[in-house]
Amino acid sequence: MPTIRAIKPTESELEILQVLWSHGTATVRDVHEELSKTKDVGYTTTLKLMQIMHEKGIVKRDDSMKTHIYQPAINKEKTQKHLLNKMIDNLFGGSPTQLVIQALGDNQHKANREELDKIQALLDSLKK
Amino acid sequence: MPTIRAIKPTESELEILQVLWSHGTATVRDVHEELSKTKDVGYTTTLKLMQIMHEKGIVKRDDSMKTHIYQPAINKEKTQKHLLNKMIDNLFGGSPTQLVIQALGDNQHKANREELDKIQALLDSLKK
DNA sequence: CCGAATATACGACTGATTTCGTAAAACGAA
DNA sequence: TTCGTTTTACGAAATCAGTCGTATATTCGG
Repeated sequence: MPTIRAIKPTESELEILQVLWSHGTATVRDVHEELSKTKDVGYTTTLKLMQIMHEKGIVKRDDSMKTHIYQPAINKEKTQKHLLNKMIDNLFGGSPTQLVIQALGDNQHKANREELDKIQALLDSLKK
Repeated sequence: MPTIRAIKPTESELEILQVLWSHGTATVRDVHEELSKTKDVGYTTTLKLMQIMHEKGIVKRDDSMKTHIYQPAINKEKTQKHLLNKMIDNLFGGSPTQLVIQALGDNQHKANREELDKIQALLDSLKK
């Protein structure tokens, strides 16, 4: 088994992964319906993308029936971490602190009290 | 004036922007020397990239002399925030807290004590 | 002045990504 | 069974990112 794999989904692939991560399993139509809500894209485009993702090993599928059923083959948290690391390197000079500061100081996604407490708890555990 | 602009530098463009942001101004050679430290790339490649960035309006340049002098045309913090927001939406379901947690729990870019204190200070000010 | 060094301009190529049209297979209802 | 619908398969075009070779211009030391 290839233990190490370069996790590098493209933008479109990430959109599809989001749907799969939240649904667990889904058909091409499911995914397409979901994407159509926010994006103007053809059905076969989504299909093709998911086929390519299958080739790449990003998703698994059950094709024992006419309508194939897909599910993610890569872990959500791992993928998040991976892309986060890339962003820290590319955009924040390798400093996660800078990233955190920007994220918390964000006024588009304001963190509420409850969330701040969550972060505080994590911070406390890290300090020990 | 196009108030809104889609800020979407590519990976390579971000690398160049990092240099420009830290230097303020720089020549192609300056940037290339910097990039060469960590990357194997030809001079004309860097040149071409910076020319394209100029066309796109990502950088400004003074070409009144033989050796052109470049500077960033987009703001560092704004760009960071913009891309961060996109990532929060695309990958963390709109929750900056989730992102912060992943970033702090990162074992590739470990935050040291000093950095944790910085974050703590920010957290304190947010709580008030 | 001449040639080496250095700079810019620009075209072209590769590979990846995204898009969609079209065909063929499978299904289901009348 | 027949026809419309849904699905997959597949090829091809369009775009983009990144790379570099080559040509041309400029500068400067000798």
